[in-house]
Amino acid sequence: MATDPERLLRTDAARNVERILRSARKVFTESGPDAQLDEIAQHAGVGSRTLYRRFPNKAVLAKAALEQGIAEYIAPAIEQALLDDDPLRALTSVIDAAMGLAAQEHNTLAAARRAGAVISDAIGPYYTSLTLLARRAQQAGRIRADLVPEDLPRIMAMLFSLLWTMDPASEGWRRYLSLILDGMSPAAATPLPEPVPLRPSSQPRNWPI
Amino acid sequence: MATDPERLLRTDAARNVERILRSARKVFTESGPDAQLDEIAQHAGVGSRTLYRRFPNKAVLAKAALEQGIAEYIAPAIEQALLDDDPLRALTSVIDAAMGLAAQEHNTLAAARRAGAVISDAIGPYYTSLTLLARRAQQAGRIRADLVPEDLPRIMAMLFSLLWTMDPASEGWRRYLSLILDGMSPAAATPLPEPVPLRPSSQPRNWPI
DNA sequence: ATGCAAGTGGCAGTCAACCGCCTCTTTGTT
DNA sequence: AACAAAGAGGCGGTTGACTGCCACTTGCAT
Repeated sequence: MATDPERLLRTDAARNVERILRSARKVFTESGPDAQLDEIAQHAGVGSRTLYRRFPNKAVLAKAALEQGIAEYIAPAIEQALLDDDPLRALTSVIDAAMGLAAQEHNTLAAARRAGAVISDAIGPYYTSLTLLARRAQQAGRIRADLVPEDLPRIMAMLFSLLWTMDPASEGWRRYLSLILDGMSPAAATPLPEPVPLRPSSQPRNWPI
Repeated sequence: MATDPERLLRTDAARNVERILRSARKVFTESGPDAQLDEIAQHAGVGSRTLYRRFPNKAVLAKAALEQGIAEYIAPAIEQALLDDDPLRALTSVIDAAMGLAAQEHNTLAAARRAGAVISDAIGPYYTSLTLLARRAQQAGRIRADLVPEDLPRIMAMLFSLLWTMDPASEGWRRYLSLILDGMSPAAATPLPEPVPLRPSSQPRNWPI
């Protein structure tokens, strides 16, 4: 998950990684996004040196913790959505699930954001399924034809950013999801400007590289 | 700008504040969002202790630096827009100006973001004019009637967040502005969910208060 | 069961943000 | 010109993220 040679971890090490991520989510949620990494390590029952061995910095840790949450919440939501016979409802139900998780884990999200991580590409593993859902909605004529897959993580990024302008639990983001869905409707007339490429790997990104 | 009793600063102190902000913008732009505050102080020709006296932390500094840029770029754009006889073009021209500044100063923006500041309320002083422009467009039937003033900073926040998903200079955000404008069109049918209040003062916001 | 690679975690150290203290300089007023 | 208040900034200190070193433990292949 953080070691360079994508090698399998020993079972005890894998268990530690799991516990660290779960502790990170819990501690961020309870103590806020400025929670110290030592506290997380302690909560996980490992030495802080072990935490740092697996996760080189706070950005990677917070993002990985978020990915754990995503795996638990979004993956099942996608499973369900793929079975839905209303393709627009299928797509929005996944967005709903993602926003629900984001609101619930907003402190973890905030920690990742403050550490400089770009969240939108945490959807990574589900990009393909998400694209499929969008294409289905397109083919059914429920969303405009000129949308491309790269639009999805960006729309998610826009929705996420709303959480800092409101009480995250308020579901006030639904208003803007509605606005954006109106913009995504096939009835929307204005032809869209050309899409530009996503930032390749928008991870810890220190300077000048 | 940071002192509690909103008192006037001595002229030399005001000059220093000015220089610090200008240096912050320059140094962030040239050395990236992780630039050290000592470097900024040095560039401004003041001691680091002076910088910290005026700006209690990096978030406040970066946000104030951004506000300096806003004052220089957005204020004139609003002046012009208020004279425009096409109210939709007037509104979008201001958004254009804001995004142009944001793209140009994306490192300062990133510094503020990483330090935990919420950028959308940096529009503060221009909220009234922006609201006026929006209301004009509404009365001319160019944008839907159910939009409220609080929607504007949030739409700006959404657009800003796009910058981290692309090369900030690419103007790729125009695609999503277009999408959102389609959603803002009076032709858009879906009634919007109720708006929720903006976060009161979304500034340094340490935990648990 | 055993040997070794893989993993752990304590310790001490670096580096940057940020603060209190305290002396010296500058401004604006009379 | 003279003075009180405001401001500057050096120094040393604290805190939290993160690292190298290294002796100790543990999973697992044989």
